[in-house]
Amino acid sequence: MGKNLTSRAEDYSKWYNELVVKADLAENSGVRGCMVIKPYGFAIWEKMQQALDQMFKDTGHENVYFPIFIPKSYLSKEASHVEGFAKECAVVTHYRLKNAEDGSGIVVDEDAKLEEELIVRPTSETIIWDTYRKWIQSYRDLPLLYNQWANVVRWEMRTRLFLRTAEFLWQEGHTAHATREEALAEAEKMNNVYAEFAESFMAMPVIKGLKSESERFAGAEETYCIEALMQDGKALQAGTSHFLGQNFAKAFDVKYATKEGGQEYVWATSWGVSTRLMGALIMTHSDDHGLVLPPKLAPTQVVIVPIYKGEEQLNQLNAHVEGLVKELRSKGISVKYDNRDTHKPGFKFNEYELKGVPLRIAIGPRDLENGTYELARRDTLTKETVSADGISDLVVQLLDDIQDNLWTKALNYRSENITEVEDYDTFKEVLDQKGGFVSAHWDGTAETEDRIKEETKATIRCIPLDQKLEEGRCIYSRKPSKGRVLFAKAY
RNA sequence: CGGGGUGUAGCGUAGCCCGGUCAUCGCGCCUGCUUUGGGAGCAGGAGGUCGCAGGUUCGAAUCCUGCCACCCCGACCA
Repeated sequence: MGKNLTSRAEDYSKWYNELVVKADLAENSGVRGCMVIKPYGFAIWEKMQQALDQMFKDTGHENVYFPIFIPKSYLSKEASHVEGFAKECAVVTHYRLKNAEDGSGIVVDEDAKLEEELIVRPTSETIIWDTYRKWIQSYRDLPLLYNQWANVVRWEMRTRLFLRTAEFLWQEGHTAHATREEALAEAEKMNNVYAEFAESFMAMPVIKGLKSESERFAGAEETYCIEALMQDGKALQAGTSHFLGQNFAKAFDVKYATKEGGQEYVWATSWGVSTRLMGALIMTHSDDHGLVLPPKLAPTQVVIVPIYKGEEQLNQLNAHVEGLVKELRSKGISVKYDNRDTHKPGFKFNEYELKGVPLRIAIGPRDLENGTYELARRDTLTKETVSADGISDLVVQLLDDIQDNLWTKALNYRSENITEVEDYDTFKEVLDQKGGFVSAHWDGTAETEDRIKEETKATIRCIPLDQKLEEGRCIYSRKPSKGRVLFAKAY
């Protein structure tokens, strides 16, 4: 992908990771790698939320909300969980400030030290399972299928806008089941929901797979994931769904009475996607002109720009466009009519390209006279003059086309960037020269995985669920292998 | 926390090596007129404790010391 932004565009946007245009969606607030999400960026997140939330409800889930503060002792109940998160927790130790005695300003009041420190949640398994203990007594209480939309904090040493901010927004689903099979099926089901969302809403192809043991979530027995490929050839973990076994049930003593009258620990899952998906969306579709949004997630699907000289013409257009807006909205299309008199049409054209609005309709005196509109597509950057008759059907059609086109483009790109290799030299060469996913045999040991990571920076992104089963030899150890896994350099 | 870099107007920057009409330029902003089918033109204007605190000096954006913040590379990670 090129770097031929015009100097004009440079004024409005910035290269993000030398890859895509920042498009003014967010900025670092400077508070430890936190980000301020601006209105347009947040509108995209809201579209994602809506779609995901509906999918969760369609699969039988309900929303709940748990506290942001977790007593330190909770976090330490599940051994591998605390090990995974301990190094990146923000801790609340005091509950009061006071004026310094020497008048130098406000200081922490040491008298207001908390008996037990509170952790700002990095994820909510512990506090939720502490509560589930009270909610679950019998098999009749199961399953519990709950989700929460929340913010979490992970004190990462290095942050990256959208992809790894210290605080991020996400949803986390936490379910409890009577049987191992049911929980495992839930974990896989929710991973499928994520894949479905990524592909049909974000137009972003993903590979469904399982994490290797070393990449697994802290406290999970199995981690399902969806892995996407960005335009720079790096992989991005876009969502994860964990089968937690009975780890949390045992740590928090969550048992239920079975039909037979016995006591059993319950089986658990947790699953989440975050504002990282916005990064994924940007890095999948954007081009040198800015964002490119799939119509299904675009806060504004169609923008209408009037072209006029003088107030009289504008009034004429305003009256005309009123009908057009109504007609489009009646088809469920989100429309913005931008008749600001403070900016010229050319300025607006570029502004909405930068924002990734899928379709633009321009209308001026010429069109009024001829009964036409000028229609411009964001994905192909093409323009055509069309008849005003049947415009709303055409727009519906084009929005579908754009969604499909983005999907096809992304899918082709990914297909071209999955490379099968047989030996380690080729493996390294492909990683360096081409990037993307490298499909290779692996002996299944963490040791080999670590070595490869150390030597090439590539990690096993996943063991694909549709893994090609074939006899082969591990590219690193030459030991026998039963199937290929996907390696890549990742964000 | 290790290694490197940068802090100058809302944003992006020049100047720093060699201290002295040096606070530069572009975008943005404001006013007026002309413009409006691809980021308008001309004219005028506003906006700065040069990251913070000390020090050296007749004099510091510039040199020295300390601190802070941010960025990049590692370790860590949705």
